[in-house]
Amino acid sequence: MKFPKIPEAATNRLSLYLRCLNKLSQSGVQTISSEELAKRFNFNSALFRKDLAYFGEFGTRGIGYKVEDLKNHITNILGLNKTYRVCIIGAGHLGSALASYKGFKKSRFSIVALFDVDRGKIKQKIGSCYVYDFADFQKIVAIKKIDIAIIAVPASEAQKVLNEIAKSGIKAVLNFAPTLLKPNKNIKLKTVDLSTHLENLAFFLAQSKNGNK
Amino acid sequence: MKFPKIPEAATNRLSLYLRCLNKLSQSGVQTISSEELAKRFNFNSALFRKDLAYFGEFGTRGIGYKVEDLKNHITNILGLNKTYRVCIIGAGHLGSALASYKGFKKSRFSIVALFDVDRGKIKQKIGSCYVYDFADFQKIVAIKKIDIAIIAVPASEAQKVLNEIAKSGIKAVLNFAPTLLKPNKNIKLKTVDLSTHLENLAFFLAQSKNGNK
DNA sequence: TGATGTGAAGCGGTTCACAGCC
DNA sequence: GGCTGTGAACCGCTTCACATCA
Repeated sequence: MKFPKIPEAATNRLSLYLRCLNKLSQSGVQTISSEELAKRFNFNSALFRKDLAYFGEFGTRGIGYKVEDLKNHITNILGLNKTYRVCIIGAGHLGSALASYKGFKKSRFSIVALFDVDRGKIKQKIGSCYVYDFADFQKIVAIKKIDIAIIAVPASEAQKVLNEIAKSGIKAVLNFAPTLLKPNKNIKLKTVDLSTHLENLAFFLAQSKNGNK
Repeated sequence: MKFPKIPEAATNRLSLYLRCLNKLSQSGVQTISSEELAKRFNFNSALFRKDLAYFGEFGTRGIGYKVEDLKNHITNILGLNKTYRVCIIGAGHLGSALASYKGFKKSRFSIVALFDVDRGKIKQKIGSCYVYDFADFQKIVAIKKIDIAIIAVPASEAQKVLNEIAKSGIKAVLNFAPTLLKPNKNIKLKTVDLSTHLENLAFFLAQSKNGNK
């Protein structure tokens, strides 16, 4: 299989398509056209076809796409035919909430460890998950064969944590700390910045108040 | 003040600039050039100047930008010179975590109400915040003058909640439910989709495993 | 001189429009 | 005939390069 450079926007859309196809499959829909599917997202149908074209040809001209087949193809493309072992660093409010988050239960991501430095939290159980001492991070990552790390520590600690993650060989990180992290070319880092999202909403409100549309 | 269409990417960067300027200000830095500031983000300095150019001219040729002034300008541009009153719908793990999230404490966003439909949660206090019956949503929004709503309910309930929000006159919404919501032209809706983020990481891992870079 | 502010060029992702195939 | 797959046009954001001004 050959992958030219694929826009991240495209793979994000694949996630959405997949979610939709799962629903369609459950409703017993057999076939769908790009037009019909794209309409559900207010996307252009050509965009949908181009997104798929990065990976192959999955449709039938004159007919459309077989829901079940396409679902399986996208599942494979996204690498969701295996389960990923995830750890969360930081057992504060956010880390604990993520550990208990029901949305993960039915997905291919299983939270297998929490880490913290707070003696009061270490050895506790949160959700179905044990809190380990962050001092043992390298050891536990190896034992538990962790694939993905989630950073849920205060901004001031995040870079330190990322350095430790890099040492462990983990290659994919989701960061919730509102801070700029030094990019590491071996690691795929995604940051979810709640403050920025909220500030964006504030900007929108401020702007519309000034009589702009 | 006149606002041409401003890329959302630009206003997101303004948030980052502001965070950095706050730090610089605290460190006592008086002046900074676009080059120097952009370097901290691995951005092009022209991008920084263009981002500002949407809103005016804030620098001095040959010198750069006064940290304190620029900080104040961006604060005003983003509408962060006032405090926003935020509510969270859904007092589950995520909603509760957000209500207790310390990062908001020092920002211009104050969580003033939680909502749920679960009798076991209603009237409880989470963080410093009371859980109201979602049946009373319209009433409480009016009384508490809520500006921003955060949706932290299961996907199946999210559209219903958004409809209720629309009725209340709230204009800005941050959604954590992993589902497609019908766009409402009166409402600025931002969705944070954790599943999609994780699936994106899965795709990255699957791809690199197949020997691609 | 030195850094800003900005028109023009560059680039990457989206849409168009149609050839190709069932 | 109908829908996919795709080259070409399009569009908007980023980068370049330089005129402008303290």
